[in-house]
Amino acid sequence: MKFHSEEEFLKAYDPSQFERLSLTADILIFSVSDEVSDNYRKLNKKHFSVLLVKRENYPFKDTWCLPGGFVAIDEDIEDAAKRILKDEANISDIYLEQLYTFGNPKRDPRMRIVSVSYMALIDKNKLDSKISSNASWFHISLLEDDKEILVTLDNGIDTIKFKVGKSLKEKTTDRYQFKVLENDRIAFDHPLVIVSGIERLKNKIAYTDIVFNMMPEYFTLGELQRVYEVILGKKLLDPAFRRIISNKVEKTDKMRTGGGHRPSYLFRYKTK
Amino acid sequence: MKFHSEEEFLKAYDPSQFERLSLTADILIFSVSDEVSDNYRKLNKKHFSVLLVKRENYPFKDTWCLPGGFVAIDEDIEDAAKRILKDEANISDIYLEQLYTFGNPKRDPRMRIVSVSYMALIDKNKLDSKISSNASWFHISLLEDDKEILVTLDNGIDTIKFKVGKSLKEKTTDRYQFKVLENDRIAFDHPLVIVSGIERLKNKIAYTDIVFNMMPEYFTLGELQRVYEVILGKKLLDPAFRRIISNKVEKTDKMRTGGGHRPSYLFRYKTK
DNA sequence: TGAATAGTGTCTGTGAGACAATATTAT
DNA sequence: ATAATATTGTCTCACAGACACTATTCA
Repeated sequence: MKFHSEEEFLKAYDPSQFERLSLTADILIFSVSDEVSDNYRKLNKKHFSVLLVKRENYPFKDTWCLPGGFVAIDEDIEDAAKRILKDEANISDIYLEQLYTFGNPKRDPRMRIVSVSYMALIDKNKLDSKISSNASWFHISLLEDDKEILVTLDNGIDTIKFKVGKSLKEKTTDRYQFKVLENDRIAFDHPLVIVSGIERLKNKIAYTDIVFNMMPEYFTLGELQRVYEVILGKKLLDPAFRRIISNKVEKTDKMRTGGGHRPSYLFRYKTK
Repeated sequence: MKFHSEEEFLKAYDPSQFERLSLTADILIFSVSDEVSDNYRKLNKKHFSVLLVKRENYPFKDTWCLPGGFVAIDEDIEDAAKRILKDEANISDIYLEQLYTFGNPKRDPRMRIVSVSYMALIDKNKLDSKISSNASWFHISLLEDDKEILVTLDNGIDTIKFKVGKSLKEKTTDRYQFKVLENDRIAFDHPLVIVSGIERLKNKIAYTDIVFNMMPEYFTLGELQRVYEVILGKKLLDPAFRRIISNKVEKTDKMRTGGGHRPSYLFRYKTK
């Protein structure tokens, strides 16, 4: 069949000639939450956290998964992600970044479903806790070596562990090929999405200002430092941290008082 | 309807209940090519290049686009990308990295087609020039400021220009929102894919060893430096470049001779 | 010999790592 | 007074930018 114009071609086009598939948007929502301290002198401990949803239907009934849903046929993928954020967690206007597209043909037992994953960051204090009843924040702990990552997720009631193997994809970059080794509580291939997101965040926190998406408007440098530390999983030296961060924040005349120790100035993110 | 087991649920599952869409894999193949010099003393000029394919069918008949194709219903997306590389350019075993998933509902006039884009890097000398007859390498020139990127592509016969607007997505990272401003020779939203890929490569070349995927096994430091320069679009200082690169390469006892100037040692990529 | 590229030496300033020291609060 | 955190000072070392200098080849 021969066409003489684009219009003519489109008119005759039959969309059913290729087998089609379903697309979902799945969202890793990260935040840092406070654990209230019992010692009046000590600061609240901070935890790196992810929001998971309990599955109430098959497949993977009663396991946990990332908030997500199908992308409508006439809906932009990022718009779908925003809609899901609104529906599942009543969140809007937060940091949202496309992470990776997972498309293993067997990743969903129902049929071929390709998942476009997103990473979202939020200051947990801004959440009016209107997250849906089947959603819950889990503290993230990592135990990592060259070959494996052991992830422990804890929401205060339930503790979930899974293990992911990692190997370098090739030798010129630090991209890893992940593989689920142990898991029975997280649905689909979401363990892979979680570790990919954690890696991405750990990298980006070092060379961008991304961390300020998880901070309230006013914060102390100690609080900011502890957010870095809990995400990077290591202690930082105070003077070095302050030097590096100093040109990203501006001091205000407000102070945080009340702890059994020297009060600290509140700072604010300074856009360049 | 209530199910009592995962098996039972899957057996009853009807895949047709959601509207489905088509998925393509599109590949940005970058390389650096030599332009033979007429002055016996001077080195060959290097050009940053991308492989494009002429569309022989509607839609966008007679324009150029990235090599790509539909992902089969039971095919992994990256496998599809590899299959396309093999079919269109007879290339295998090269650097391949998922770039971004483009899913604007109107990006294809036929129907809803979501595109997962990949970036591939190759040493052009390794190509046995068995690229398909409708494919062609285009030299890339960039003219960039805060707001816009003007891209000029030249394959020796044909010159293509397009302009893309850029604006920061948000203030904490350097992620840009791109928008096609002028274009009539590149199909679909592929101008966006091209500029996204160039940005990614420019970034990654600075903090990874990714560049060695575009180099032959043996090369001089001058050649390597000129590859960096042509991708970054700026001159580098020799001593600084040599210092930075020195722990990534190893000197061999081979030499490149024949130019009207001091011969240089050949080096090789050194894996850590 | 001269054009062109290859390769080294060195000065300077920036900035991170490390550790020490001082400051300030609530109980 | 003391525990705990806040904040600053300073020494050292690694390294990038800048520029000058030497080395080597072929027509």
